[in-house]
Amino acid sequence: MELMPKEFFKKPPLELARELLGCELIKETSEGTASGYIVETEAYIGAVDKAAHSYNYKRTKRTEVMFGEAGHAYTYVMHTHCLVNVVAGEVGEPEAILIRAVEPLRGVELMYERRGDKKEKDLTNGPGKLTKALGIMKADYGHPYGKSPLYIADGFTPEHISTGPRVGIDNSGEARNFPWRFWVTGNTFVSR
DNA sequence: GTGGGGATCTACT
DNA sequence: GTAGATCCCCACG
Repeated sequence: MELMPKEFFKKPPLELARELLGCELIKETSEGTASGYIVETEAYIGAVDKAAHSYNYKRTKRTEVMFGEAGHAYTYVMHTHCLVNVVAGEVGEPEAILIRAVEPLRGVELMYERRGDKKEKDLTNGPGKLTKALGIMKADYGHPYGKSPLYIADGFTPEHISTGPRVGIDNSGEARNFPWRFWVTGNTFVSR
């Protein structure tokens, strides 16, 4: 296993969203280590994207980390769940990649403990599910990947990648049709 | 201090 | 397919 260098994240979001597919996402906690291969992502580009929290360069305490350096974690609490993103692009451009699904790799027992006795494919096939399975939480906000309990490492190279419109952003006008969702073609753990 | 909205999940019909 | 759970953050007064 090899950690992705800082430079890896510093590229346009649509490019990074593709290249994150197949990478390993790792979280260490006091309970142990859990990880999975990233198999589904979505890009959010604040400058032009009505569906992004940072639309029109909206700057709040919450979106602040997206204006900073690529490769940091943007976590966000939604209802009773936590979602995890990777900050992309240049400093000053509020862009991030949402991780929507992973394929369980290490610490599968720990994931069952956290998620309950479910079928394996239900452990991590959604953005709120994978954060619970891996133990990612709001406290991970703003941490750089690779220097904290959060890591992104190389994994496998997907044979085929599919693209399509994003999920769960019905109320965002034109932006809802942007084909900014990427997934590993045929992978069982893709959310839908 | 309060009200409403949101990048979801689960269970039930 | 649809409703309800249930929580943080922002906007407004």
